[in-house]
Amino acid sequence: MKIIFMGTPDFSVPTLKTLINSDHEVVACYTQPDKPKGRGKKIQMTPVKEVCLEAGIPVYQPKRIRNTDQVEIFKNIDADIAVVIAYGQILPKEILDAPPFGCINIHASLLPKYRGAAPYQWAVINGEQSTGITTMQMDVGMDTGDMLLKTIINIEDDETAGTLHDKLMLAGGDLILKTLELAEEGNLNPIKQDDDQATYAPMLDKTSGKINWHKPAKEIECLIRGLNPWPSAFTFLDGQLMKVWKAQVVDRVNEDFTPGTICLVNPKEGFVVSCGREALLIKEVQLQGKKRMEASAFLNGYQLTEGRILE
RNA sequence: CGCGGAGUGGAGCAGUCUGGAAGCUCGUCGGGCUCAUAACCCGAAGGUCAGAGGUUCAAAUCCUCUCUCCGCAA
Repeated sequence: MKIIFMGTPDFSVPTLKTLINSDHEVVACYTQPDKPKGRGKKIQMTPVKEVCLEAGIPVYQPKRIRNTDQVEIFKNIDADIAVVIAYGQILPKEILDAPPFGCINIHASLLPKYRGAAPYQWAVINGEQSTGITTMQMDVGMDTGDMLLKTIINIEDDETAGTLHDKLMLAGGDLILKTLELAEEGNLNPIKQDDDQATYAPMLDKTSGKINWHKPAKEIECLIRGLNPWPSAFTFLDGQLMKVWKAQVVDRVNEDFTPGTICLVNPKEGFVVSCGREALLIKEVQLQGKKRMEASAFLNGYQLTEGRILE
């Protein structure tokens, strides 16, 4: 089939490469406009664009694909289907209806759960045992289209959003190939989503990482993993921002400590912080302006005393 | 030219303002104590103080430039 690929970040790349190396033909690629990024604010092209340039695929980077002139351009591309994975823009009905086979989306959750922008991160934050990817026939709603195929992925106890991202990313290629195969044969079996079961996974931002020590230790531990590597869970030590990268739920040393109190310092393993229920052994941290490091290394150079309170 | 922090033995830091013998906490190695130890005691190795240039009798420290890392912002 002739495919229009639509995607932007690293997450989209393995699927794009799979399609390029398949029997299908990627005739065009849509990705977000190049933007100033990172320290120094240098203009950077998107990961998807880099791959396209190498592969010689025409790249389209409209700022707003909804605009009528952009819709016309899209319609004039001779394609059978569009494959969308983490593109970053809402597609209007005219676009969705343009290709004969419509637009198929690869979403990083088991729909109808975790519709929205940050599905796998929220799956980790909420302590789910498993998640996965779903292909769906897109409609105008936010991830509300009919479901086509799914792949289930287990979430390990030490899973971070980063490791899960990599697993899901790699699973996308196979699933879309199967979906395309069924589509060509006319054997797709679209299943309506049960809206009553739907949950929403809103985009994350910096503020979602502020640790509330009054919450149960397990909840905080899930938050730490779900926000790793971005935007990261953090707290404040002596007025300085401190990211927490790794922690482990342990028993509370003493019930009298208010949540957020450092109740035990172990130079070898880290330090224990009292939480709303149980406590957390902090094992890897990063103070502002510093590299991330093992808690034991951090304790070598930082005079951390028991009784101090994190905010 | 977006704002800011940082680069000092293997790790994490102090020392830089007020130039004048390279320190701290750990780790490593050797020895001792011990039924034993991740504990304790004694000893040792390991550094062109990111790099280049400049000022000075003298630079980790002051001046100029470069490289690298990190936080914010996007």
